[in-house]
Amino acid sequence: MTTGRDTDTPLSTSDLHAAVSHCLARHDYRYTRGRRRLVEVILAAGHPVTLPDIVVAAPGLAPSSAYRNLDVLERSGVVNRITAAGDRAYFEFAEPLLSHHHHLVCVDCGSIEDVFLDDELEASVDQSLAEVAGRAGFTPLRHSLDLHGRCAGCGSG
Amino acid sequence: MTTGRDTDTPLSTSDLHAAVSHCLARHDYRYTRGRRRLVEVILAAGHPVTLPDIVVAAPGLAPSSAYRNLDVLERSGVVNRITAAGDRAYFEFAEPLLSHHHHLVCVDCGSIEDVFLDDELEASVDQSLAEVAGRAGFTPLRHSLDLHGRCAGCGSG
DNA sequence: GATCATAATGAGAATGAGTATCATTCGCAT
DNA sequence: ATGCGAATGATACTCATTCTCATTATGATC
Repeated sequence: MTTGRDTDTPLSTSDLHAAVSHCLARHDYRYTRGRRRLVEVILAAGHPVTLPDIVVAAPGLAPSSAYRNLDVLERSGVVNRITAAGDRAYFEFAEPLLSHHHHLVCVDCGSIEDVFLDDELEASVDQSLAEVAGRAGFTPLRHSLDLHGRCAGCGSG
Repeated sequence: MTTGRDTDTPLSTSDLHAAVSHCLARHDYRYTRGRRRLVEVILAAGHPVTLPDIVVAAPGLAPSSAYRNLDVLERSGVVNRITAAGDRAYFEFAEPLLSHHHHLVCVDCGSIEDVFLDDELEASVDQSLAEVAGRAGFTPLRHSLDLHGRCAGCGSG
């Protein structure tokens, strides 16, 4: 069930760029300056980011190009698009660049943080989902498990 | 952790309308004809529906009113808005009108079906999520667990 | 049952995230 | 250096959703 690199060892920045470059090359895309800046912003953020987040962090990046390149990166398997919060998309590194994880989604401010669950539970979830999927003739690709609530900053009120 | 009615017994249509009416009344909303038609369409569909689905099933319903009333129903705890597929919202009955469940989301056609997992697994998931949430100072409200893949109609190709 | 205050409706305008267009510029191969 | 296809970015556009506001329905009070 593993796909590629050892996800327990974090990638160095240069390894990350090499991996991204490889993903893009496999799809006949070039690793241009704009795409490199996107990768750097997402890496620096450390959590899923929106397009406004990206433009603030990298002034001068044209929104239209950023959207187009996020799409290219998504098609190449470099980033994931998260549509679980509000009406704006969030972007983060895809597996295996970032190991399998889930999200804490704040219903107030919309912020998203990553959380990692233990492998045993993941296996149980995958197995149960595979069962119900099989019963429905559904071919599973991936699952998403998000916890919605209020982040530390927004309090419990 | 239960909130209200016994979710193992499906609601009759008249009980559903009574429950919806009660939810609305608690928030000083009226159960008008347009809102009743929304409830009937969602009930008849048997799976999450989009606004176009609703308008097709109930011609004459004004889209602007349907959107506004779906919002009212959501605020009253009658329906849930699902934003896990594409750029269009899906609506379904909220708990406890519909018992706790998850979704099979087709990445091709966007259709969404409900699936029910066994309580033991749900408890494990809740517990694990509560742990990581607590560690992050996050106050949990609910979780969503969706399986993305290809539905029977769209095949595995 | 008439009246009144308030809530709900619906047609159309407005908003805004995301996408398409296209002339210009860039990057790699020769 | 040169040429060609890919990439860029400013702008126009799409389209789901929300807002506006004049009209209509509803429920309470007399």
